[in-house]
Amino acid sequence: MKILIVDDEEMIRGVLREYVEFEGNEAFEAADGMEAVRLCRENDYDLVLMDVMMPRLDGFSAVKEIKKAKDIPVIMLSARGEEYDKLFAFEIGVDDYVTKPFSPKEVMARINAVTSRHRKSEVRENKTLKFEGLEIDTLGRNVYVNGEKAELTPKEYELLFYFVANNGIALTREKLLCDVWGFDFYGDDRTVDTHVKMLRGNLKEYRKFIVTLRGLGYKFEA
Amino acid sequence: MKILIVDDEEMIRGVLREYVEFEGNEAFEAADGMEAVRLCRENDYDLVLMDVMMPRLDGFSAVKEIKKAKDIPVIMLSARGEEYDKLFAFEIGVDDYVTKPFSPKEVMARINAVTSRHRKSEVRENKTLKFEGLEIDTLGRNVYVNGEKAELTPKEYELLFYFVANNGIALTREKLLCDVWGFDFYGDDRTVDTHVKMLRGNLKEYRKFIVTLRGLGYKFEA
DNA sequence: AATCAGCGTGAAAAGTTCGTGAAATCTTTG
DNA sequence: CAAAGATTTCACGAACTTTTCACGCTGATT
Repeated sequence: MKILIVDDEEMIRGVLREYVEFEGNEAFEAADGMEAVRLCRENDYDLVLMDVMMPRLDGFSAVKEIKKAKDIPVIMLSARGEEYDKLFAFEIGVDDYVTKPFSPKEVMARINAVTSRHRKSEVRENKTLKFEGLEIDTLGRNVYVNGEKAELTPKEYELLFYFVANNGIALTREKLLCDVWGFDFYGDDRTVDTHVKMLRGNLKEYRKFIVTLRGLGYKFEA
Repeated sequence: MKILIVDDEEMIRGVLREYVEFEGNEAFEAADGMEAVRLCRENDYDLVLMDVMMPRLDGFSAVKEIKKAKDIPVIMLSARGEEYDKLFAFEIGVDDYVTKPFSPKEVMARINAVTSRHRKSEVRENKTLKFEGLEIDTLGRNVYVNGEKAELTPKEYELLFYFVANNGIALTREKLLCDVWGFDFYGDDRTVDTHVKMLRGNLKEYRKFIVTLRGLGYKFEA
């Protein structure tokens, strides 16, 4: 996992980096909010550890800015005595809140909790899922390819949604027919192929996410 | 069997070592969680006996870390009065839980139970199986060789999966044809050889896991 | 050392699966 | 009810997989 550490104190960044890397993650650093926002726009991180008090752009403003562009989980770090910020933090979409001084173990536990929770909620919640330039607005049932709306038929949308909900999992045609079409569907396996073809056509360059598994079926992999 | 004993008290390590070696196993020691994690990354143990309370890195965090890299069975040891940890322990993948003070017989019985149970569950679960740098993601049907994806054909994957599911067991060509190809396969025995050849080619240096048994067939051994 | 069954290998033949377009059927909507 | 749109079926060809087979090497046995 790629984790961005945002704090103006180099020592704190160092400590966090050590623990993040110990757990087998990749650590990146930013010294203030401005830098954090820029880096988040340019790269895909799996999590951001964000200090509140920073020069140039504070943690809250940075989070607000980042959440506008991408839905990355954020854990905020704050010094004791700033707890009144907590409610406001959750309001703007912060996923967890840790008060300094924190134990590394505590931070790592929260990181794991947040990322696993985030992964699960992503699909079920009414959030917009993003895979590079492919966006799926589950609430409005809209799909955007590089910002442009893709006109999917109902089946195409359901198929895509099912694929996304099972990201990385191999799916047989039988399983797809059973779960997307319904257990009572009596028909040709190859119906799936045709729908995959149409869906791929509509996803343009992001057709690459739908991988064919020869002899088996398909898989969404992003 | 190679068993790693993790406890900060040297006396307890000594007692456990005695039990373990008495039963004909090889014992290794670590004095804290950090050391345990490091040793587990570098070596292949068949079981870890892990104390909960330790300096530097506690037992729970160590287990979580170890389970990320390798799927080694773990038995946790805790002092009486810490039983509330039990649920959490199973959540993070601890296989059994023993409360101090324990009898040697009890510990050995649990060790045997855990290792045999573990062997069976390993394959059928939806886990990523790891054998050194060879990883098999059974959910996504991906195989990685030193982190790089190996492009296996369907039969190659099925054959590999069958081999892995029967790790350490000698398999005749007839058995392989019957179980991987299907009982109704009428064809040459030597078909197996060709597929083994291709599979070996794709596994690169891990071809070593597929052992030829002259006059018999093949065996996966990792 | 000679023999020989058993195995690894490469290449060619046979077989399978998938992507695609087009036509047929079913559903929704005006 | 007609038209438009969505879904399903199906057959073709391309791409890929599987199987067969013959040659040469290996290592066990005499």
